Amino acid sequence: MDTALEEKRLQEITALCKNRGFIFQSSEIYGGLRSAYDYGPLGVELKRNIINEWWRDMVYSRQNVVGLDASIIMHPKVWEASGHRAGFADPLVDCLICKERFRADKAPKKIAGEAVTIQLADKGKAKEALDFIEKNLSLQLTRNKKNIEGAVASERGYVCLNCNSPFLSEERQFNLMFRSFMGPVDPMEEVANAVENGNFEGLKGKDLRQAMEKILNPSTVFLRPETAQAMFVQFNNIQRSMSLKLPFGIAQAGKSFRNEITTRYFIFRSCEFEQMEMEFFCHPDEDDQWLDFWKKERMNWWHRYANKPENFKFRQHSPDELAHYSKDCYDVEYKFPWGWDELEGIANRTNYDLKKHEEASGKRLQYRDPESGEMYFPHVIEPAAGATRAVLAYLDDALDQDEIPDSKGELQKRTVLRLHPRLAPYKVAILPLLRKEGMPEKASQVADQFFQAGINARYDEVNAIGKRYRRHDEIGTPYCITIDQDTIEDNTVTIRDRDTTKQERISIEEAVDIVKNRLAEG
RNA sequence: GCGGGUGUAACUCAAUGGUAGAGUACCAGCCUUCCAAGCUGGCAGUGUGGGUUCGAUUCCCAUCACCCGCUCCA
Repeated sequence: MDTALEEKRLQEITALCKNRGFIFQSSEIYGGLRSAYDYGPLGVELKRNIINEWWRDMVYSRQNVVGLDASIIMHPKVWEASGHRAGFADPLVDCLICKERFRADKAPKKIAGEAVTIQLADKGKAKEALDFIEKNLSLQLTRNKKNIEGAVASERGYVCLNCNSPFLSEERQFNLMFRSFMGPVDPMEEVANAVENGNFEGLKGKDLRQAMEKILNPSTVFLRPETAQAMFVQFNNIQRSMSLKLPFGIAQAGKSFRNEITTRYFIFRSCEFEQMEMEFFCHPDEDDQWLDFWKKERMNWWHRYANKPENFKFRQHSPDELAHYSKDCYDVEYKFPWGWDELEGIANRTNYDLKKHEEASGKRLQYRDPESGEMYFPHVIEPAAGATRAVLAYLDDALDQDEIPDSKGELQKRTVLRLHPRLAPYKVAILPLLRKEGMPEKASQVADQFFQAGINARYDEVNAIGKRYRRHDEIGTPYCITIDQDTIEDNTVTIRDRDTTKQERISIEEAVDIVKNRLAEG
């Protein structure tokens, strides 16, 4: 697929989401807020259905997995122990020559004084760079085609990872966690007082920052950047209260927050996102086999709701991209319009988290084997999936176009969202053929039957029947039930299948069971 | 956050330094007996804030949002 088509695909999905009430931009009337999205009447159903399916599979289908819904704001020490406070504050640097921004710890290392050749994209860029160096840095260097020679590495010990330049901006901290303040008094007031009293007099840079942090820290809290930590922190309470024996899992779905440097691709990467995470605690000798087990389970789950399972695959992390806590990790990737990208990470976190929290809290977070009496840190296998990413993946997987004949027999394009029935926002649409002769009343009664059966049905009488069929095709409603004159006479209705557009005449009594059975499939 | 691009109605697109139009969609009514029908009427817009100007949607500046590249990540 070429770039133009990929872009068009994502636009199609975004447009459908807005037009049909799935997903809107946050605060749209005020110009929108960066990378924040609201799930509309249909989107909330789709997202909830996905999370419910996950919960059903993880918690309701297994004897050894239990649920948790922890608070989003946790004790600040949780994030110190987990490494997020340090790890989420990456020092970033701008290259003064090529304008590249990069993480200081990822840049090529050089010894101070070592000669480096700056490599630009072309001769023109190299000439510009040479001018810039002469004017702004007062250095005379020489140009050789698109390279600039004669520069030396500075005492910082690294150079630009793009062009090799040693001419770099200061390192700047970007805290990737959302900071907030707990307590009735705004801590800015205390900062203002300190300034007024001259407490910061003479302080600069790092020292000034530290002095201000000291005032802010007592009331500082962070929004969780992942849901996982609560499962570790509550390990003891959950294990004891539920009398759990290894191996067992704790599952949680909920919101997490990260100040991403860049957000991109609609809801794919946003600062506020929803996760579905499970921490599976097992004996240290069994972690590899459980990782394998959960890989299989999770891929089965992704495939269950997919029209095109070939668009889901595993990618193993290479040793240098593994997170500091993780021994082995596989991503479930989906072939998004812009390419393969991550949906879920299935990681072997070893005993890193429990150990860290035991150290930091001074509370024992080990498991005592009831038979042998042995005390040990369980190892943890973590399948951590993005719920909001799942929404986007399944929308892309389901969005399709085909052709069906119109009333004149000519083929017309049809947009159809081939969502798995359990993911579909509405399971069935109840449509009076005409708005007269008692059809609306009869249709209302049929809709009530579905509501009583706990099935989300949609009564819809707006526009001509063909248009209503198309509308429900577009939002993924698997069935349309139409009430016509025969219904009034003999209590039969037509039921239309979204994917085939074929209709069948059935009795009203059968209708609920047909839909129910379809929902139970697969 | 850096670099590049874009910004007119819910959508697709017109026009203009001097009263912003159309199609689709949406709403109401009429008509309609199964796959985006018709008729009538209606709602609705220059992202935001400044500047230049008698007058700015148009020119300039800033800002915000989105898209592309880098980066980061579930």
